[in-house]
Amino acid sequence: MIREQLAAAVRQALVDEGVPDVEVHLERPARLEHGDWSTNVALASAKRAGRNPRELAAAIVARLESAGVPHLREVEIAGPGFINFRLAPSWLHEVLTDVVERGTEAFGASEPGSGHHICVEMISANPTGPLHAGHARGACYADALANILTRTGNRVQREYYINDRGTQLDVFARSLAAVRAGEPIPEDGYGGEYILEWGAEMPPGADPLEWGYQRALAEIRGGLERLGIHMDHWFSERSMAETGAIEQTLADLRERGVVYDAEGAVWLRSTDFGDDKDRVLVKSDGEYTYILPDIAYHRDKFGRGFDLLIDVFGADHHGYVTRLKAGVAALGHDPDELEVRITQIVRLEREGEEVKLSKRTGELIELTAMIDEVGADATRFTYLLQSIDSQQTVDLAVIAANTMDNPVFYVQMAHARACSIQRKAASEGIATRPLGEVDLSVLTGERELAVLRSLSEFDEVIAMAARERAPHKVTTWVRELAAAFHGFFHDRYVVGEGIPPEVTQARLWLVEAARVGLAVGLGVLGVGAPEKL
RNA sequence: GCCCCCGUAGCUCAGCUGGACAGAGCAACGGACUUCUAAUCCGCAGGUCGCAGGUUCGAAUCCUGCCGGGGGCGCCA
Repeated sequence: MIREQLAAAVRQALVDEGVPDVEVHLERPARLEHGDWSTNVALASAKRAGRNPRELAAAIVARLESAGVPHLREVEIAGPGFINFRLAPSWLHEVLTDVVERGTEAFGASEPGSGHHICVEMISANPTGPLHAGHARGACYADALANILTRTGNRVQREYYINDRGTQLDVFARSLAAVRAGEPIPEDGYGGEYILEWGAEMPPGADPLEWGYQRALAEIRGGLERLGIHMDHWFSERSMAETGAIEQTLADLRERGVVYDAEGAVWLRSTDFGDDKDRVLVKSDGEYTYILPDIAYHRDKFGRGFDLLIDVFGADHHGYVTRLKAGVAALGHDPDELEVRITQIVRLEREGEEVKLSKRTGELIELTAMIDEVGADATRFTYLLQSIDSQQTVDLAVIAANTMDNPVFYVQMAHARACSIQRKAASEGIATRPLGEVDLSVLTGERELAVLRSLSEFDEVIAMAARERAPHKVTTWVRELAAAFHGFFHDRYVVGEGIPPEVTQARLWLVEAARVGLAVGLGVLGVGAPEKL
């Protein structure tokens, strides 16, 4: 709010200076001594105004000083022509009130339904084995992204696409059947130890494909359950074969003239849509390739009314993006309605030693094993520490530890401490007076203001996290908030001897605001906010 | 050969649509506990932002090339 008020005042000042229609950006200076807010408009519009930046800035400042902007204490010109605003602490007291009034439900939230209707597809690993730690990165990312998009006003559905037919599943079934029959696993089969376990587990007479795929799916669901990730929809590829959706999609593509027959196969003219070669939709043996059902699936999603599809894939599927987008475009959709986010690979270590591929699966360590070792909260928080664009190295020993170098612990600790203060106040019989009756102006210490300043950033942070599909920005923020709160906790007692009652009251509300911020930050990331540790 | 991601402090990483002397955590060193969780806090130290050009009043940020690391280029998924 203060941001808009300042921007409006600057805009008006520019108009009065005869420089209309300028976009005014207000930024938070990197350094506190540059003020609470700053703008570079004078630099940015100097050329257009035909004036020198500092001179233009001076003119703006002169007008602002008489404009009566709330909370504004001082305006200065700095460097080549930045305008810096210094505000009275009262602007942060207003932030406190705002945070408390919005509470955990609404803090950082935009108007519900103001955005898109989005389908976030995540993981979609073949039901041929357990999820591993790499899948988990994508799952944690996608789930947090879905939370962020929901909070910023979108309607979001989480979906898992199950490849419950096709070559991979056949191979899987043959591997299970071989184990059951006491025969060696086929050359091209699945070789992990879980195949031996599952093969032995399979009841006699069971259809290895049906049984195996249900077994794998149960494993996958169980893993996600433990991470606290819930799908709104498990979409079965097979269901499309049953409803004829795949045939319809092919017919649709034929009608659009983007399909041709050659060499006994049916091809999609994907080169018309940016692909580097055309792709086979139906093989010469009459079977579909994976891409046709995938196009049909995306067609189905559009048919269900989503106006934006976000697919989260692992790095090993990046080569697939162009042809999938081509498929969507071939259906007549704007390719921008399908957005694919790629998560880069994860490398696991234990005390600096690389964790070798799991014997059980022949791939990365399993998700459930990781949760057993470090817990669900640490798994989720760790995966959300950094951008998905870069490879990640995770040391399991570090994130399993309840120590300072474990960031999830640090943030949860801040939340637990906030709760502990509230418990303390309650046990001392201190009644919290209504916020409106409490004098917040006693909150002037830098420790207190730092917490509020951090809280004041959240609306921008979550908006940017949503826009850039970057949940890690929320992680960075909540770590900073936690740091500010630990500092406050250490230096400013809320309850105790020698603390005036009015200060206790104001600080109790500060604690509540911080608690809301920490709970919302952690909640959006899918990480628990415990009241005690 | 072509495509994608990355290359910032000893280590792991932030750095917003380009902006003011490049930030955090860990590790190292030095401090701080009679009161709400010291599982914390404070201080000090540490960087040619891979390299070379370009655009700009201004580049870690945008563009080009090169070097290095990772991933991908099937009538597999």
